[in-house]
Amino acid sequence: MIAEVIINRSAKKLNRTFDYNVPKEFEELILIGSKVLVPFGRTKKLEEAYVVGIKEKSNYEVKDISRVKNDLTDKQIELAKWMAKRYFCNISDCIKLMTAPGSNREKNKIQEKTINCVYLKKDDETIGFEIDTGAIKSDKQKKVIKFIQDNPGCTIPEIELFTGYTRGIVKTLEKNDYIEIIQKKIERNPLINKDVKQTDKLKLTEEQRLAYDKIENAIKKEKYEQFLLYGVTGSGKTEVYLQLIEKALKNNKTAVVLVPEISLTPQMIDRFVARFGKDAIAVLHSKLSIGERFDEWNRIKEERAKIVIGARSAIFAPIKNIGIIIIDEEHDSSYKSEMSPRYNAKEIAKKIAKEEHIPLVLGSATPDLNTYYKANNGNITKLTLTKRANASNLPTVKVIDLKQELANGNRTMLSVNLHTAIERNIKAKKQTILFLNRRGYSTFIMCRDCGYVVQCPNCNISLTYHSFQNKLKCHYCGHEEKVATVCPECHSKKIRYFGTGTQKLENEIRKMFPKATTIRMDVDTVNKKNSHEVILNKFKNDGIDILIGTQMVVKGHHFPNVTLVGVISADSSLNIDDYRANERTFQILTQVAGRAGREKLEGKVIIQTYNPDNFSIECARKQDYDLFYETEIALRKQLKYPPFCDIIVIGFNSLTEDEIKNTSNFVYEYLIQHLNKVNFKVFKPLPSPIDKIQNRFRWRIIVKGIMTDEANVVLNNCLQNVVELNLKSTRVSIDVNPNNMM
DNA sequence: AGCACGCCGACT
DNA sequence: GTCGGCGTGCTC
Repeated sequence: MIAEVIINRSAKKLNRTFDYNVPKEFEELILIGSKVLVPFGRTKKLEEAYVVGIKEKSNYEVKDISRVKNDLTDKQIELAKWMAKRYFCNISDCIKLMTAPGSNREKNKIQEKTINCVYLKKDDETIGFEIDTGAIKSDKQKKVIKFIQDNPGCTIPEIELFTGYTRGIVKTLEKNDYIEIIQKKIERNPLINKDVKQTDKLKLTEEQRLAYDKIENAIKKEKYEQFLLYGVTGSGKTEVYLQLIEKALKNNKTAVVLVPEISLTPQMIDRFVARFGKDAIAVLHSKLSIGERFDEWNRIKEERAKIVIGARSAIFAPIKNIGIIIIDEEHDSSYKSEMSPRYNAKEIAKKIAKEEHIPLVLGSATPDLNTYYKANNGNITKLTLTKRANASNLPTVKVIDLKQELANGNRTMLSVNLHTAIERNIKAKKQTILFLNRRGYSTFIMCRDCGYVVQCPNCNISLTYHSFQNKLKCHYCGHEEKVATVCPECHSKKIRYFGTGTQKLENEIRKMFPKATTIRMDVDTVNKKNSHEVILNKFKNDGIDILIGTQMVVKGHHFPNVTLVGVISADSSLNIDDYRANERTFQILTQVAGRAGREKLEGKVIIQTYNPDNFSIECARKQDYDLFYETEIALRKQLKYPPFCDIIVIGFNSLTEDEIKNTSNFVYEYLIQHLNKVNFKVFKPLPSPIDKIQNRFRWRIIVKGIMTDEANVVLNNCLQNVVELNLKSTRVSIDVNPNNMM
C-alpha cells in the first residue's frame, strides 16, 4: 500500500504529493487525513505530513512511513484540496487551519496542560496544598520532586535526609505530613469566570415566527438551504438564532455561529451562555491564548461543547454532526481572509452546509449586495424582519453639510448642530457616541513652505501622527519615528498637521466640553487582552458622557442610555478607490445609526459630510436599504462589477524592480493568451496604489470576468509556471474579490 | 522550506 | 591549502 502525502511545510515548491510505502503494521491505521512522520530530503530527517491519497503502486523508489497518528478526516482533506485550488494556495496551509491550535510549533508544543502537584495529606484528608512542579527550575528543587515521585508517602525528614533540601517547595508542610505527587488536569476555559443568569426563550413576534418556521423546516427535513435573515437593528435576529440552535440541539445536532471578530464581545457571548450554559459553548477568537484555544478545540472534538461561536476560522473547528450554520452580520468583510489562504468563510460554510444537508443562515440589517442580489433572484430564501422587537422607534437621522458650516465660518470639527446636541445630551445625563473612521491624531504632516510630507522609509505612504506618544507611525509596517520640528528638506519651522484622527478628536472634545467625561476606543487603546471589555464596561457603568471611536464602537453593542450618535465625517469611506465605497459607507452609517435609542428613549443621529447629496448617505439618512440596493445594483450592472463579474487581483511583490516587472509581464502575456478566449478582460500590470510596503515593491494585474472552473485552471497553471521560474525574491498571489484593492 | 553540494574568493 | 559565503537543485 502506498500513501500520497503532503509535507507539512508551506513552500510553493512542496505543494504536491510525495509517495511513501505503508508498512504492514500500519495498514489498518492509515486513512486519508492521518498525520504521519516520513523521512524526507537528503538528510532523511523525519517530517510531519498528511495522507491525502492511498493507492497500490508508485513510480518512485519509495521509503517507509515511520509513525502514524489519526488526526483529520477524509472530508477535511477533500476540503483542503478544494480550497488550495480555489484560493490559489498550498494544501498544507489549508490543512493547518483545520488542525489543533499550536500543533505546528516545533518547540513548546501546546498540549493539554497537566501540572504536577505536590499534594499534602493530613489524617487521610487532602488539604489542597499544591505547587506547579513544572515551574521548578533549580537542580536542587528537581531533586526533591524526583525524590517525592519515587517515594510516594514520604515525609519531610526523609526528604531532608536524602536530598538535604526542602525549603522553597514544601514550606507549609509539617514534619510528618504525607506527601505525594499527583497529576492534575488544568482546563483553560475562556468562559470559566462567566456567571450569567439563565434566560428563557422570548416569545417570537409574528415576523420572527415566520422566519423561524421556514428555517426549522430545513432542519427537520435535513436539507441544504441558504437563508438571508434580513432584519433592521433591534429586530431580534439573535433570538431567532437562539431558538434555531435550541431546535438543532434537541435533534441531537450541533451548531456553528460565525460572528465578525470585532463583535465577538462578552455581551454578545453572554446571550448565548445565558440560554445554553457555558459548558455547551466553545468560543474561538484571536484574543485567546494558544492554550485556551487548544482546550476549546478539544472540548469541541470530544463533543463536550455542542455550540461553536467564533470568528472566521471557527468554520474549521472539528465539530461533528452539525445541524445548522449561522453567519451573523454576513456583510462584514472580516469573513474574507486577506492572508493566504485567502478564503471566504461564507463560501466554506456554504460548501459544508451542502455536504451535511443543513441550513445556512446569513443574518444582516445591511446585507452584502451580492447576497441580496441572490436573495432577489431565488438562490437564497429571503426572510425579512421589519419591526424592532422591543417596539422602540428607529432614530431620527440628520445630515449636516460641512461645506455650509465652513462657509458660515465654523472651522471646528463639530457643526453647530452636533455641538448643541452634545451639550444638551450632557446636561440631560444621556450618553453620546462619536464615530470617526480614522485612528491616530492627524493623517499626515506637511511643511507649509516646501510641501514636504513625512513618509515611511519602508513603505510608500505618509506617516500618521500619534499625539499620546508624540510619534509618527506607519500603519502598514509599524515603523515609528520622532516628530521633526523643522522640515528636513527646507529647514522651515512651518510644519502643520492635516486631517483628523480619533486622538485629535478626543483632545478637541475635551477642550470644548471640559466638564464632560470621555473615553476613546480604537486599535491603539484595545490592544491588551481585555481592554475592549474594560472600555465598554466603563462607558456603560461609570456614566462616561462621550465615547469616541473607530469601526469597533459600532459593532453589535447595546448601550441603553445612548441617545445621540455623531458621525464626524462620512466621507472617509466614500473617497476610497474601491467599487464598494458606496456600500461600505451605507453599511457603516446604518450600523452607527443603530447604536442610538435602542430602548424606549428617542435616538438621534447626526452625520457630517462634504457630500450631502451622495445617494449612500441619503439612503442611510432615510434608513432605506432597498432604495440603496436598487440604485447601487444598477450602477454595478452598468459598470460590470460584482455580482455581475468577479474581480481577480494578481499581486506581485519583490525586492527588485527588475524582477517584479519581468514577472508581471510574464504573467500578463500568459493570461492574455489563455484568459481572453474565455471572455475575461486582463488589464496591464501596474504599480499598486501603495507601491511599496516593508521595502518590497508592489505591482498588480487586475482581471475582470466570471470565475469559472476553466478560468481557475488557467490561473493555477499560470502560478505553477511562475514557481518553475525559480524567482529570487518575487512572490505572486491571486485574490478573487479581495476586500482591499490597495 | 531546508539542507547539502560545489564553486570561487580571501586569508593563514 | 582550506575556510566559508552564497547560488543551485532536490526532496517520494
